[in-house]
Parts: sequence; C-alpha cells; structure tokens
Amino acid sequence: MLSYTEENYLKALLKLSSQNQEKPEAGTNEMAAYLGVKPATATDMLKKLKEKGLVSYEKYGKILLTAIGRQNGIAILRKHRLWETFLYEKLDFSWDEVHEVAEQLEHIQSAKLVNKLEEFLDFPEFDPHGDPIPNSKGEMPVVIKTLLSEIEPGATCRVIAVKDTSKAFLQYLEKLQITIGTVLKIIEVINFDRSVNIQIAGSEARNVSMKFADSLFVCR
Amino acid sequence: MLSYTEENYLKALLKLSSQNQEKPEAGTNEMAAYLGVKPATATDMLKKLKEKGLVSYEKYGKILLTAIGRQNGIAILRKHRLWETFLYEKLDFSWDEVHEVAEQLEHIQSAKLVNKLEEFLDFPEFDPHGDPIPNSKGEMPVVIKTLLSEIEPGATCRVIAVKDTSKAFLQYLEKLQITIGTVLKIIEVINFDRSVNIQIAGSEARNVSMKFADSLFVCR
DNA sequence: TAAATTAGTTAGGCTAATCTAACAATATAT
DNA sequence: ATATATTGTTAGATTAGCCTAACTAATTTA
Repeated sequence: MLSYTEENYLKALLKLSSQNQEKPEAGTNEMAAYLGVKPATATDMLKKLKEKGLVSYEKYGKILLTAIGRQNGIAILRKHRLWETFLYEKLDFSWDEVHEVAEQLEHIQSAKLVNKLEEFLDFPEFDPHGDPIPNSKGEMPVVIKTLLSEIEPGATCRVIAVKDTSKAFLQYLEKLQITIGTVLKIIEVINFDRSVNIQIAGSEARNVSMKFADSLFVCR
Repeated sequence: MLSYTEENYLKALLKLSSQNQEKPEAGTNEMAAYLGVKPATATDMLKKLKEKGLVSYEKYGKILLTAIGRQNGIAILRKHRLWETFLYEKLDFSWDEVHEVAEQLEHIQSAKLVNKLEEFLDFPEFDPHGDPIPNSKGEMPVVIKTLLSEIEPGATCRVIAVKDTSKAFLQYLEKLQITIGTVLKIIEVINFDRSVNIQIAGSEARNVSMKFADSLFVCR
C-alpha cells in the first residue's frame, strides 16, 4: 500500500518523464520543484521508493520509474482523469476547477470505485483537458499532438488538448470560447512577434500571442 | 483547516454523543476504542482539539463538542452520507460496501463538490442505511426511531434505518430481502429466547433472533 | 583544464500522530 | 469506608514527511 505522498512522487515522475519522450528521466531538483518540496526531501523519498522497487536510481544518477512504479503511476493518473471527467460532465465544474479537486480524489483507494466510475461515465477516452484516460489495463490511446504554433498558415486544425493547464490559460480559453474539439483556422503568423491570427470556429479572426500558440495542442 | 485525523475524532465524538441523548458525552477509552487507537493517543488529541476550541473538556472530566466542533462534525457526516448515497444510487454499490469508501471520500475538501454532489443526487434526505443527511446548514430531519424489538405483536411497521451497520448484518438483511421501506408484521415474540416471528413484505413468516430485532429501527 | 556554477546528498532537527509503560484519579464493591 | 478495579494522564520513544545548513559530485564556462 502506497502513502498519499508516495503516490504523488510517482505521479510527478510519470508526468515529468512523459513530458519529452527523449528524456524519460527526471532530476531531483526538478521533481522537488514540481511537488513544492525541497530537494533534500525528494532525495529521501527517492531512496524510499527505490527500497520499494518503484524507481531505479543511483546516487547522483538518473531517476527512472520501474515497470511497477510506472504501473502505479498510471493507475493514479487514471483515477485523476476519470474524476476530472466526472466533475466536468456530471457536476458542472468548469474546466479550470476540476484539477485541484481531482488531486484529492485520485488518492481514494478502491478498485471497485474507479471501475464503476468509469462505467458510469461510459468509458471516456479523454478527460476535459483532452488528455487520454488509461483503461483498467493501463493502456491509453496514443494521439499525435501538434502545437498550434507549428501549424502552417492557411491550414485548419482541431483543438485536442491543452499543454498549459493553469487557471489563467483555461479561463482565457473559456473567454475565447475555445474548448476541446473547436476548429481553428490559421490566418497568418506575424513575423514581428510570432503572434498568430486565428479564426475560432468560423467566427471573426483575432490575434493570439506566441505563448498562447505554444500552449495548445491541435491535430491537423 | 482540520487534518484528516482531527476530522475523524470530531466525527467519532459526534457519533458517540448522539448515540444516547441522555449521555451527550464520551469517555477517552470509548473514543479510543471506536477509532482503533490507544487511550493515550486520544488524550493527546483531545488536548489539541481543546486548544482549537472544538471540544470542551478538563482533565478526568467529560468530553463535549463545542458548537464549532459539532458544526464541523456535522459537515463531515453530511459528506459521508452524501457519498454513500452516490455510491449506492449511481455506482451500484451494495448496502454493505458503501461505508468504507465513504470513510475516505468524506475527507475531500471542496465546498463546491459537496453542494454539487447533493444537487446531482437531487437533495436526498436519507442515506442508504436510512440515516438522515444534514443539509448545507447542518440541519437534518428528526425521525422517531423505534427498535423492531419494541413493537408489540400483531402490529405492522416499516424499516427506516439500521442500528448495526456491520457487513454481516447488512448482508443478512439483503438475503432476507429487507431494505429501507420494507414492511414487517410482528407475528409473535417467543418468550423462551425473545426471538421474534415476523412476516417480511407479506411473505411467509420466519423467525429472527433477539439480537436481530435489536439491530433494526422501524417506525410504527 | 581549472574555476565557477548547478545539481544532488547528508546530517541533524521539527511536527503530527502514534505507541508503551508507569502513574494518578475516579468509581465500584464488599 | 477502604480495597480493588476501571478509567484517564503523563513521559518518553518511534515513524513519516518535511526542513535548513553544510557538504560533494557533476557540469558548464572562461
């Protein structure tokens, strides 16, 4: 049985390692920053997780999840995303509110609960942010994600996920009436500041920043 | 903000003090036994809760919840019973399975979550065991509960709640097809062992033990 | 490549919640 | 009313998760 805290470390490690496929390991400082603790604390916990066979790591070396560690991490991710979906779809939570409550709900221990919840939600494949939900075997759909900033002018694309899940960004999206599935047309890229003129769901064109275009995943 | 553990102490105190109206206080040993800790641990926590103004108590004296302590306890009870209702009604959990998962869910911190959940469940007044669910103001319906063992022979009554919530009892009830609302007719009380012959929802009469008749609340 | 910077570890301490063992107060029974 | 039993408290130790300060290893830069 994993503690609340151990689960958070595994989830962080999973998140950080899946961020770029090329670098499937994380650093102590990076982890600590992500979890809001000091590096010394992370070192302690890593030793403990290593003892338990959940991560592989040597002093000053790379930190990697073991198969079991990854499996556990995915189980938590699954719960997190199912709960987000529940809050969004059934309880009318907004896009930017679901995360912090799901952070708590993901630690509830009950295999029956998560499976029944999944059934109740009709086996969703994606959470409200467009991220894939692992099934009970830990498998999840692989989606080729492209940043909005990488789409060539003139092309049309569909929003499939957010890269940035901060409240500020999610609230801005809501204001722009952009959600998962919204169709965007790239009108032009302004060379001066790399900002982009886009058309949202066929309405009038408007300008968004480079930072914005770098925070949204779309598919062509 | 209360810790997970503090919440459990408040809930225990509320439970023990509402058990008999005549004795609205609990003892250290009683509390400790209920929570599965040693009396010394309970003493420590009581001092802490007193510091925080949640219980009133002096060394070797009676333990009572303050108004604020009671309020907090009721809020937890409300969450517990709403989650039980959710699990039972929406996720097809059985009567005897809801409690242990609700024990975890009741500690989730989000005012919005509990209110939205209540709305989603259509403002239920009673949980699956027949216990009243406090509303957002902490009020709950007062129900006059009579034990099955106190009903006179020949009379008819309706099951309104269970006194014993153990798995063994709940599973037995399920087997007998007794649930909240089931109508029971008392045929006779056997003097020898105080067992009772009852008719369940109009079907054939059968004998149940004194212990059984002492574990079920009915209304006339 | 040597110095400076960054990343990571160790040692020692703190707090919350638990324990055991010993003790003190209260209640009960002859 | 005193002895016994029950109930409750204190003191001191333990563990998990966190901290700071001081250190060491690895990496980057001049």
